[in-house]
Amino acid sequence: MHKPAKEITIYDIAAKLNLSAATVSRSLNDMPGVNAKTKKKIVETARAMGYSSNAFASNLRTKRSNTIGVIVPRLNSTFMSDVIAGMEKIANEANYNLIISQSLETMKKEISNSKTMYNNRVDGLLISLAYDTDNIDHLENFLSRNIPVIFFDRIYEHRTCPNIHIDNFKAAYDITRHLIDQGCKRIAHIGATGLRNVYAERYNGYKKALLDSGLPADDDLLIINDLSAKAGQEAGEHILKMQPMPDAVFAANDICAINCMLVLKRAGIKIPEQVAFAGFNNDPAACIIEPNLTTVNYKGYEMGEVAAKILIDHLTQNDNLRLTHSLILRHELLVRGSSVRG
Amino acid sequence: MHKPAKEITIYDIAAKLNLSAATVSRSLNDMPGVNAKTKKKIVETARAMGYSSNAFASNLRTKRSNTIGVIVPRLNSTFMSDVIAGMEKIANEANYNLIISQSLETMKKEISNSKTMYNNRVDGLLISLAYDTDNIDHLENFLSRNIPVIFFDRIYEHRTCPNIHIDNFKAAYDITRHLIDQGCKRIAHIGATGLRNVYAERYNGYKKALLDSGLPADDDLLIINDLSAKAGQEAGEHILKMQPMPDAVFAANDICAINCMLVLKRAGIKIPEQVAFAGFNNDPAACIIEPNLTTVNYKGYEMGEVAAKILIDHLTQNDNLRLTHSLILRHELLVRGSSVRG
DNA sequence: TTGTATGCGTTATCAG
DNA sequence: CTGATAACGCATACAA
Repeated sequence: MHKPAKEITIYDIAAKLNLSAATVSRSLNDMPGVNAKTKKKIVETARAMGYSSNAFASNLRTKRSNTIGVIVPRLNSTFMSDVIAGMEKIANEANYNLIISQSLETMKKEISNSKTMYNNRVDGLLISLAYDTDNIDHLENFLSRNIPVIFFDRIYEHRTCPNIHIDNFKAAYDITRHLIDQGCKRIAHIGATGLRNVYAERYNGYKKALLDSGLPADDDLLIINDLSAKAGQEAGEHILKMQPMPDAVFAANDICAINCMLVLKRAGIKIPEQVAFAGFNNDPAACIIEPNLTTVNYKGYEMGEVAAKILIDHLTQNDNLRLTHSLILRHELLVRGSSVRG
Repeated sequence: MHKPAKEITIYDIAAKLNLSAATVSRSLNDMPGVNAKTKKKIVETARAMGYSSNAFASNLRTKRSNTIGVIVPRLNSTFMSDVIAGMEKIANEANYNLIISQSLETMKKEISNSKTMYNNRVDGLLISLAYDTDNIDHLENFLSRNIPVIFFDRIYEHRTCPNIHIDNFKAAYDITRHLIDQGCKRIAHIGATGLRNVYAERYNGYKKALLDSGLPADDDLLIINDLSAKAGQEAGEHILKMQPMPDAVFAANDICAINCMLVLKRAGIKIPEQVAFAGFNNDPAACIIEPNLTTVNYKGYEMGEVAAKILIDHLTQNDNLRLTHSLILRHELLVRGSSVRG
C-alpha cells in the first residue's frame, strides 16, 4: 500500500510561532479579530512550511464539502462540454470543486453515480437525466435532506427543484415553420424517447407547426431512435425507401441529422432541393457538412454558468431555491444552406 | 446559509443494537472477525436507517481519499472525452472517484487546478499537459510527498512518473510516407508548439519521412499554430497564397485539417488531386467532410483505461511505479478519400 | 486579540 | 468475537 508522507498541520505552524492553533486557523481563513501583524506572520510561515489545508478535516468539521456534483448523460458532446466548462468557471471562482460523472444514458449508472455523489457529501447536485430515466427515486437522499438538486436541459418536474432549459417547443416550432416557408410539405421528424422533455417538446413544436399550417402530422413521418450517428444513418436508409419520400427532415440533434443527410447525399438526393434538412444544437460539424446544416443554437456555456450560479447562490446565501421554478434561456435559429431553397 | 439535516452515524446504529461503534464499523467494512449473525443484523439496520458512510471522516482517519484527480487541456474533444470515459470505467469498478478539471490549454489554470487537487488530497493524479506548460514545478507537492503522478498523451519526461502515449513519431512518419507514395512532393505540415511531445514527435516523424525519401524539408512548408478550427481556416488561406502551393497537407489534428480543407475546397481546389490531406486523431468529423479524411486512429478509451489501471494498481498493491517508465499504445493509419489519388 | 477545550464520524489499537 | 478509547486536522463556542 502506498503511504503518503507526513503532513504539516496548523498545529505545526502554531508550535513554531508559539501561538495557538485557533489563531492560526482564524488567520488562514481570513476571519476577523486577528492582529494584522500576527496574521501576516502566520500566513508567511504557513507558506514557508509548505502548509496546505486538509479539506477532509475542514469538511468534517463544517459539514460542507465545497463540492458540487455533476451528472450528465455523456461528456463527449460539444454541448455538454460547453455546459461543464461554464459550470467549472463559476464554481472555480466561488471556490467550489466539481465532481463529474456520466450516466452513459442509462438510469442504472445514473443511480450508482448519484449514490457516490451522496456519499461524498456534495453540497448540491446539477443533473441532466439519462435517456431512460423514468423516475427520480435515486435522488430521494438529496431531497429528503434538503441537499439542493437542479435539473438542466434534460429536466424533471419536481416540487422543489428548479429547472434550467430552453424553450424547446418554440425552437422546434420555429424551425419547422421555416421549413414550411421554404415550401416543404412532407416534413419528417427524427426524435427520441418522449421520456425526456427536450425530445417531447421538440416533437410537440414540430407537430403544432404542421397543424397550424394545415399540414397533416402523419405518423409515417415520425422516426424515433436514440439520435446517435448510427441511428442517423439508419434513418437515412429508411427515408430513402419511403413512398413518397419526405421533402424535409427535422432531426432533434445535429449528429443524427448530419449522418442521415450523408446517406441521402450518397444516394444522389439533392439537398435542399429534394430534401431540406434541419437539426438542433449547432454542433461544430454542422458547419463541416455541405451544405451547412440549419439548426438551433443555444449556449451550453451559459447554461452551465447559470446552473452553477443559482446553486452556489443558494448554498451561500440561502435564498429560497423553491421560488425559482424554472429558468428559460435564449436560443436562436441559424438558417444555413441545408434548408434554403433558392 | 443552507443547513443539511442531521446524519445517521455508526453510533446511531450501535445504540439501536446495543453494540459498539467499532463492531458496526468492522461489519460495514467487511472486516474479518465479526460474528456472521451480528454482521448481518448490522448491515440490515444500517440500510433500514438510511445510513450512508461519511467519506470525510473516513478519509481523515485513513488518510486516503479514494479519489483520483484528472487534469486535461480541454474536456470537449472527442479524444479526451473517450479518455475520460475509459478512466471513469476503471475507477468506478475499483471504487475510486474522479475529480476532473480542464486547464483550457493554459499553464496558469493548470497550476491552479493542481493546487485544488492537492488540497483535496487526491490519491493520485492523471494529467495531460496544457499547450504552454514549460515546467512541472506545480506538481512538486505531489512528487515530494510520493503522491503518484502519471502523464498521458501530452507527457513530460520525469524520473519518477510513468508516461502513457502512442508512438507519435512513427504514426506521423507512416502517414507522411503514405502521402509520398501517392506522389506528393511538396507536403506542408500544420503543427503546434514544440513544447508538447505529441506535436514535436509528429513534426519529427514528418520531417524524417521527407528526408528518407529525398524530399527537402522546406521551412516554408511548416505552419505552426494552435490547431484550432480557426487556425485551420487561417492556414487554408495562407496555403492558397503559397507559390507554388503544396500538393499535400498533413495537419497534427483532424479539426485543423478539416477546417483548412474546407477553405481550399471553397476556393475550388480539388481534393485530393491538387492537394491531398491527412490529419490525426480520427475525430468523427473526419467521416463527415468530403472526401473523408485520412488520419491516425488511436483509442482514447483504452488510453484512459490503462492510465487509471496503472495508477490504481499502484495505489492498492504498491508495485513500484518507477519501474514503468513509459507505456506505448497502438495506433493505426486510416486511409480515406482525402489522400488517395486514382 | 488570543487561548482552551471540544466534537465532527471514522478507523485502529489495545484490552477483554 | 466485541468494546473502550484515542487519534485524524480543523473550526468554533467560550473563556481569558
